[in-house]
Amino acid sequence: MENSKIAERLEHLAALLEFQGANPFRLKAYRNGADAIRASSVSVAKALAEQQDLTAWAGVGTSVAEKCRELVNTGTLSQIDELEEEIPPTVLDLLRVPNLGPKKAAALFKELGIKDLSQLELACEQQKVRTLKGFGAKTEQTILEGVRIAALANQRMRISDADKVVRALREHLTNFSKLERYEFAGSYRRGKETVGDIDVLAVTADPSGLMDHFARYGALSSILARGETKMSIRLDTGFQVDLRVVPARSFGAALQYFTGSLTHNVELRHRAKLRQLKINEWGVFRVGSPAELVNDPQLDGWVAGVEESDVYSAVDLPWIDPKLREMRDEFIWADAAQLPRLVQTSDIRGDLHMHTTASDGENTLEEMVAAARQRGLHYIAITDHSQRVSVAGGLTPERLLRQWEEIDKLNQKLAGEFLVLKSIECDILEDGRMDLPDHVLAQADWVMASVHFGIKQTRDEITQRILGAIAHPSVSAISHPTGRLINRRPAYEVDIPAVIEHAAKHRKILELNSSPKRLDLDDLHVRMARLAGVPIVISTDAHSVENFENLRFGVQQAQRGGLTAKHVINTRSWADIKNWLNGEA
DNA sequence: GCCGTTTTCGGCCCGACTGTTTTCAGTCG
Repeated sequence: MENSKIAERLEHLAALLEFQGANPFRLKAYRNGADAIRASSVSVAKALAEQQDLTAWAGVGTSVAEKCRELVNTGTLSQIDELEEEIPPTVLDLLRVPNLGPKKAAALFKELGIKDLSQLELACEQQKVRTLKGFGAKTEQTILEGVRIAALANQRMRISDADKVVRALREHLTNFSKLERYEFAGSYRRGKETVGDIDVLAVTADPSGLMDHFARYGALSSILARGETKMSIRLDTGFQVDLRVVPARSFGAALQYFTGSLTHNVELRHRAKLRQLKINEWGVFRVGSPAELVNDPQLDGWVAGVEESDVYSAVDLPWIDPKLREMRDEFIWADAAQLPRLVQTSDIRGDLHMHTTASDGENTLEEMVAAARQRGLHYIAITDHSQRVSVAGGLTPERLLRQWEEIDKLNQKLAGEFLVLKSIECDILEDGRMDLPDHVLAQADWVMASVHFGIKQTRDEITQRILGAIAHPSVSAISHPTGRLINRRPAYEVDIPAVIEHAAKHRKILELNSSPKRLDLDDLHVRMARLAGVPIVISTDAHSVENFENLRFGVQQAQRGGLTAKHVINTRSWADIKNWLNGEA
């Protein structure tokens, strides 16, 4: 069983126990354990087979280790089976309703026998919900609206969609003249591949004026809450935006606080406590007896909070890039004064995955070259599809060789000022063979190998296909290695740790595909590749000149995996990449 | 359930907002 599956089961167990009203710290322990297992580059199954002690892992104690053992040995958890006899799985859907947590959901299930969203909707309409203790007419109405939202979409939006919302909101907010300072926080700022809601922080002398202005935002559908410092709205797309107004001296603290992640903040606050300090969204405060506070020049003990970096330095840490704030490596690096200089978009010198009108791209070879040069790139690879992808106009060997002749001529014209590589995105066929003959592939400068078909095959079959492609002498890199489409299609069954290990052995490269629909490999797999010493190529998979813009999403994902320019192969010159592939330096 | 530079027991981040409440529980982030 894969680590991700084990983590998912532990989280499911926590959800069931939460519904039962279990000790919240016990739930946290299971969820922490799930996080640790998901982020680990060591396979739990392998570790157990080698008699390793899982409790040596941070966040894994005797209970979680025992559950791992049971999952790996039997494929199930008896505790989950037992709980599911009492709690039908559909009941957990109730927790997706906004403002409906475990306590209220449990009351609805126990008192009214409500098992799913449709029964909940009916009970609200029949005004049965308001009869329960702790519920009223208003709560009933809120739940009814919430049911429709939960049924409509419980999806996190892709980072590219969040980016559009943020751009529009920036424009709206900056029209408010008394806005002194603002910033977007949350998972958007951490550059996560999907974003649940949008958080914006602001400093202004006129909070209620700003809230009034916020309420006039064009795409607003309803106001969910409005207090003195916090206002929440829902957009017509269903997404929620939270605005928080903070004093100037709290801006940095609030930015840190609302950027998260939760586990990162817990660690930071823990460190504050060890230093007799307290961190909250209003600042860093000295903890002490009232008598001590009276003698303090700052009566409330405030010591920092204007800038985010002040909050970190109050606990003797350097500022940590938001992309790293996932409680993975960041504190270890910070403690050792070894925080990496993360790869930047400006470090990228070439793009090694793109399509033209020869297959399913919208722009011609010449147009792609012109756009790449305008962006300051030094080289590109034209990687149209191979013949198997007939719907996309995939290239036969003959058409590909003609395209390469065209590229030779173009390179002569470019006279060394820019380089176009003769390349292909070659399908790995269902039986494991490459979609083009070896003698053709051998003439390419750069070959990306991809799985597009046979994605329902077993884990072993798909993994073997990819391992075979890695071992092929002409293949340079594996593109979008898991095949997932965010919010649309899960990854095909593939053993990524085995792929990474094989790539390391055969000196091959793995792609981080920058399309916001893919972002494949994900941040955790990128991190695993880094730890295994496998280089990553960040490419756009551009199907039009506009798609070059997607590079920044790929770079963000790479940053989340802790990559520096050194880990990313296309920060180097083409000559250096070729040397690396040939086994030199 | 996990953890330990004060701890093997007693903590575990912390505050805003809402609704149903006469002082607080639940939810959220």
